[in-house]
Amino acid sequence: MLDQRFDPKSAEGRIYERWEEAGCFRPSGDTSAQAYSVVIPPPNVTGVLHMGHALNNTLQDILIRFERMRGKNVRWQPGTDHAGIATQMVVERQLAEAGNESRASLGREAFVDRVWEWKEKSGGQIIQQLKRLGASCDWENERFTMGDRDNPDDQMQEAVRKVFVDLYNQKLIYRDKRLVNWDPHFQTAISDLEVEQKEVQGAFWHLRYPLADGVTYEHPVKDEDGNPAGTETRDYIVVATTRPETMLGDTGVAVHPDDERYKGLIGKFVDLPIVNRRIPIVADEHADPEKGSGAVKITPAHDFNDFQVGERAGLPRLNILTNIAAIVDGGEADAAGVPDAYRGLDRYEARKKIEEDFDALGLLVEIEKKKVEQPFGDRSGVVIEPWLTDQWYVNAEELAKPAIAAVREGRTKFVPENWTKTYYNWMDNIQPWCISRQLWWGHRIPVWYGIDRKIVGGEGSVGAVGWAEEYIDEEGKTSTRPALSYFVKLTEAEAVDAALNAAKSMHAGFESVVLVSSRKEAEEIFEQQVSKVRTEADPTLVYPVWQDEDVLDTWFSSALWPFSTQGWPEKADDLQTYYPTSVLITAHDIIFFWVARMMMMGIQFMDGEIPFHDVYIHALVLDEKGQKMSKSKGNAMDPLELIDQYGADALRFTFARQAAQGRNIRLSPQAVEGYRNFTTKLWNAARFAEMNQCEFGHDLEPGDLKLPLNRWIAAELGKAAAAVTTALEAYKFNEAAEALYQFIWNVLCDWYIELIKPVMNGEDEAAKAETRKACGWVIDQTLKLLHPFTPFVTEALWSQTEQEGRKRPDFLMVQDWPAFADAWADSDAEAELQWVLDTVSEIRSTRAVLNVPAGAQVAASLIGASDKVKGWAKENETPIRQLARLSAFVIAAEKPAGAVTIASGEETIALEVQEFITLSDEVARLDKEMAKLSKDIEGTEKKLSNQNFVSKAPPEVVEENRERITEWTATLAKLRSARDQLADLS
RNA sequence: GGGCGAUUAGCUCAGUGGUAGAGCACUGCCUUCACACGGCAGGGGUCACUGGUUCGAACCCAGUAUCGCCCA
Repeated sequence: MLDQRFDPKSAEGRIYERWEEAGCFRPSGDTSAQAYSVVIPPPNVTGVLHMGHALNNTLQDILIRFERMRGKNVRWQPGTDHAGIATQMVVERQLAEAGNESRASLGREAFVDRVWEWKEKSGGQIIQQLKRLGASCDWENERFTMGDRDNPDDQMQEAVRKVFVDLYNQKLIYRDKRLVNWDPHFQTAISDLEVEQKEVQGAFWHLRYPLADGVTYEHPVKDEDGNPAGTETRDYIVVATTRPETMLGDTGVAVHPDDERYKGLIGKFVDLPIVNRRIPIVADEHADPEKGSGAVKITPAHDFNDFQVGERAGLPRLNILTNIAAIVDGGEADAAGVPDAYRGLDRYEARKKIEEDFDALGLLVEIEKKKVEQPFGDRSGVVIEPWLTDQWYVNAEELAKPAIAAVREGRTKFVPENWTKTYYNWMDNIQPWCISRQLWWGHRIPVWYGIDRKIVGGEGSVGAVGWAEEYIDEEGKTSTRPALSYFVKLTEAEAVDAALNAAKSMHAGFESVVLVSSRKEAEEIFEQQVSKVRTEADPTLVYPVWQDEDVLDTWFSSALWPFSTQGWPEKADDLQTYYPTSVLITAHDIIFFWVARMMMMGIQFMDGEIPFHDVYIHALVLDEKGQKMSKSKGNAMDPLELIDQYGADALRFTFARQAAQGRNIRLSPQAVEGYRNFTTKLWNAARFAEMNQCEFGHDLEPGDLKLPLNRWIAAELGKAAAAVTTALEAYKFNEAAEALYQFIWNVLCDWYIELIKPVMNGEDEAAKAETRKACGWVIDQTLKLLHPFTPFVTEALWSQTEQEGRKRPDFLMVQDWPAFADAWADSDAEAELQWVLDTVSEIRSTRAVLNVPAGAQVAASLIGASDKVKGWAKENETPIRQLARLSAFVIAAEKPAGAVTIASGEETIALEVQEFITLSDEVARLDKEMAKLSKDIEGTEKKLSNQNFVSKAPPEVVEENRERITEWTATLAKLRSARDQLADLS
């Protein structure tokens, strides 16, 4: 006997373990079946399950379970992402808490070891949380974007290196010196996408820059009312800036070429205050005459726009910031001409001092408070500085071309379709992708460097020649150093080989390679080799080589996820079977970061084959008020708490029910509670069936059923199954959930179970036997249909309703999806039961409106019915009497005197309720119904009298309207006559 | 500035051309032998606004307003 309720807390964990132990999550491996594969968006290894994950994985699991039951060879590929910055941050914080140890004091190798230890011990708790949600991932094939620590040949790592090396060889990866978004907190470059533009309270500092060489000009001025009031002579130009400290690096002032005010100043110079640098006034369209004074200071080394202006105007680039966003000191400060007083100041201290000094010099015009957009690091939360550095870049523009084409050609489809626009919009304007990160946790860049110098000459004149590059040395002087050779290889051994070959071609004496840790060390060793050549007749030389210290952007490895997880670069069977994947399910905020990059990498490395056929973009989960959930706002709901409270099934069903395409989800605990009630309702339906000896676990042919009642519920089940199937195939989770909810609650429970009660309590043994079979079978099929949505409660019911002599297969989750529908339709049974339902509803409604006591048994008679309806009435007399609380339901020729009538087309139902009702209630009831009918009739008649409608609308629509009128008119006539009789009475 | 989306019952939202819907909330009745996490019945809407297309518009088109998200 089933308990009165399902207890998710005690049942869910047990059920999940049983599934896992039985291997239910493994792909069937049946290669004759269609493959269905999905890769999980790998959560950060540091992550904990939030609502976004819960929604995302619920939707994936629904599809996965659905397709598994449909017999496909299903793989749901799970795993986690190593999340470079986030993970490094977690471990660094731990070190600090534990004993004030820093990453630097620990050293790179030891630190990376610590991160691995952390990962083994506490990483990936989100995986356990996904299991609580019911996610049926193929856990035995779990992957990590960093691969396996202890396996140097690890395939996940190999994949990353191979992609890098191949792209480098194809010239799609290159090294470049550009402005990057520099995060002064983590001291690393980050990509455009990791920068959040936020509007904050800031200011515009309006500064006077004195004109050089005694130049003056006439500047238009306005009076107090803002009207033009002639001009004044100025010997300065006003610039406005949100970052005054950057003036230390200014190398120009730009004005718009068409700006009449400044036309005469173009080509003149400004004496930059404080640093006393003479810088030119240049014409550039970047300067906006409408904004501020119309003149902008140009700091090419610290602003993306200024960088371009500087490039166009040939302005020098002076770096004035360090990697922690302080003002440079020492040689670099000398090089940039930074006055002593500013050296080493934090950027904000410098800002304050600039302000004070300008003020003291009488050059501060005003500080205009206003909201300004500022770039923040999405992880660090600090203000990002554009900074000039050498980094590795992917030529994204080139890789984007086939990725754009794949969507244009429909090989990959976005659902909902409007996201394609977002995708194109970004892809069409894609910028070079900076992939190097100055972090320790991540895939080390597989590039080794050597010194590119040939050792030449005979005795006495020995030296090294070759390309050189200019750089600013530690003293701040511009000097030169040898250029580098790049050895971009899959392994260190290959790099060493290549380096040795290169070295030999520079001098025959090179016989081995030594790995060193830095360029400086290498240059020293190289010099020693040169002197060795000078002093020894036949020297044995070693060639120093060092590996790039940086790691790759985490998204670089995530971009390979659809194929790296399936065994690439080996030509694995899995790759053959499960690539391309069927669908990617994710939220829109990750289209650029991840979806676009997977498209690019997938197509590039899988012979042009796309990584996924469909991309389903789901909603964001917001709180009840429609706000984004966030820890800082304190409005975040914890999915695990909701699961504890209401069960995973309730949360899952809530998501499904609300996951309408293109709309966000506002989640409230109240909604979850409502769907928990739904699972309880289903549970109790099964409990009822069990108490009535219904038979579970058998097959049944609906066509063999005799009772219209049973034939009808089979037809309704078929309709529900078709609706669920169609909806899921189209990713319309809400429609699928809606169809199930309606069927289970409003059809199965509200009507079918109520209707079979009289049968179960009756004397007709044959009818009872058939109904027991039918009811058990219908519930079995319902469990299957509902299983992808609420796997735990359905699995629990499946096992707990097993009966003696009818052993069920072990698990519901691997049963066949009910594939049927039309074959079970039965128009006769459906018409009959529809009539029963309508009749009961009308009687109930009339009773309630007339305030007939709920418990009163009243007599009813059916008048004017066709033979067919009379048959239905006889057939269903008992259930109608019970459901409508009638003492009798008879067929009569005439209305019993004083009875109240319910008019429905040709038929009339007379209720003998005189003793309970008041005349005014009945008058009100009839008047209200008549008013509604009259209005409906009038509207429809108007429509039908319109010649255009009759001639242009489809005939079936016209016919439908005509039928409506006929029926309503008949009903209205009967109501009128009832009303007339009442009037007689009163 | 560009793009996307929303505006339907008190609330949250379905509804892509043919009689306006659901859940929750609300009101009345019901300790009916599966379920009070329940049953029965009911009230409640100028489908943001203005035009247009159409026999017919919540739905298609144009514009307006308000709100939200993304990008620059």
